[in-house]
Amino acid sequence: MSTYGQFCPVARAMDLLDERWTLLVIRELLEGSRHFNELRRGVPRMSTALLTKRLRTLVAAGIVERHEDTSRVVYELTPAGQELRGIVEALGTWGIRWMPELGDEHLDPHLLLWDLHRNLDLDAMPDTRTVLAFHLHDTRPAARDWWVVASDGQVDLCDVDPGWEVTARIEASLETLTRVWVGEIAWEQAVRVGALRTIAAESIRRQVPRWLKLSAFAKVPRPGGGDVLGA
Amino acid sequence: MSTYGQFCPVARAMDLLDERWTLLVIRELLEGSRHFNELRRGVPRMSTALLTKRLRTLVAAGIVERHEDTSRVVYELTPAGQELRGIVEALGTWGIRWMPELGDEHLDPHLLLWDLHRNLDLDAMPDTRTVLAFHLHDTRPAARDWWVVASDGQVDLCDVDPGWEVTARIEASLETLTRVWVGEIAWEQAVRVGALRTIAAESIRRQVPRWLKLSAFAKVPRPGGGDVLGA
DNA sequence: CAGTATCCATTTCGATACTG
DNA sequence: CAGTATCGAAATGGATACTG
Repeated sequence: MSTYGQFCPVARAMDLLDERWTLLVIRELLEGSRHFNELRRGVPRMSTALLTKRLRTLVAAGIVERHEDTSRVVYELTPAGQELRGIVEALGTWGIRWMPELGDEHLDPHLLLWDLHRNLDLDAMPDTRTVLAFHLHDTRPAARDWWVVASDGQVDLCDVDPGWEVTARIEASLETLTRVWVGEIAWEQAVRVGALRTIAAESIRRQVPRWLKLSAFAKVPRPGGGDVLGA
Repeated sequence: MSTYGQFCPVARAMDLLDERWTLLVIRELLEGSRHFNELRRGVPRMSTALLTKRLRTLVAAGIVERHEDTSRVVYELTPAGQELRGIVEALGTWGIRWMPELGDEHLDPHLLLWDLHRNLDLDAMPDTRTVLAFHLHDTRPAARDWWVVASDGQVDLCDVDPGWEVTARIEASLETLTRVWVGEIAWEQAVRVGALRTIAAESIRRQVPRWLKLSAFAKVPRPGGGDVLGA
């Protein structure tokens, strides 16, 4: 890690934090990932070597602690690391307000489902096993169908059919589902224009949007002033 | 500017902001610098070519506006850029709390005086011309003596004696004055241990610490809990 | 004042394959 | 599961000199 050679605390912080990928790894840790291969799923474009390197740097800086729990390695944020939450949230809030709309280069089915599956509102869902099947019609075959299985307070993500009865099937393009996820368009609006479809028993169908919590940044007010979600 | 290929708003923001130097340029703009060579003084280790490049990127991203005001080029933050203030402040607050103490590699006399001179409390100072002479005894000759001249609501920084009568002379090591500036030690404490000296008429001498406003981050509470400034 | 232009050493990182 | 090892392409950016 190089240094800016400035005493300014902003520069001191950036000495550590502005390296590529660093704050995304921290974001994943804040989201609750604790194991190496769990972190990888949140930053799939990062090579394992680079992830290792960043984790080491963060451990050395006192942001992360590494434990060799019996049989599994665990990474955890220290108090210093926890205190980055406000910065990560502020960055996301700024990003959603001021960065241009999503382009194809930002779309990633695996990442989307990974995010979706860890943000289900279990309290709003039935206590019995619930299976949501997602079909992204415009995506390459291997990334087209996904199953999110909630049971016993646990949520699993599968890219092959786990075989359980499907509670609801959600069909959309990758772009549409991503835009809904980040709050660029409202679920109801996507349904209205035919870009998103839920196939399920009528009573279930109306519940589904409440089961998906959307991105933490989806409801950040946009600079235009108009509330997209209400439109 | 490369992209992380993620729809996550944190990643979107970092696509733009985690490039080296970018947030320091923004910090300078937030501090009020508006001209190219003014910006350079805040990021002296950055080459002109790189500063140009970053400014261009920021203009293209809608963070900065460039005007060719008659005879001078002016850079200004757009509303999107202004909204980064909270992030920069949070980074500085985090940095002062959690980064290790200052090392020699972070000390820079020019940068220190540049910061000092733009953070004088003019309201607390006499209305007449006031000249503060700084002597950093451990610094290379060319960076040892500085004069900060306040008159008519303007403050100028000189590295050669401007000739005016000196109101107060402040002597310290570069390290001491920097530590005082960022709040690692209190002015009074530095005086008590003989690391800092003010030479002026007695009535003036007690005023001087109130004329210098210190870094905006100097009074951030440190994680230890002990308030260094009160110690 | 506000940049351009050029060169090249260094760094970075992605891809790929392998390991206890 | 949690990494290591290696390699080479590409990008980065520092130094230096120059310009309208």
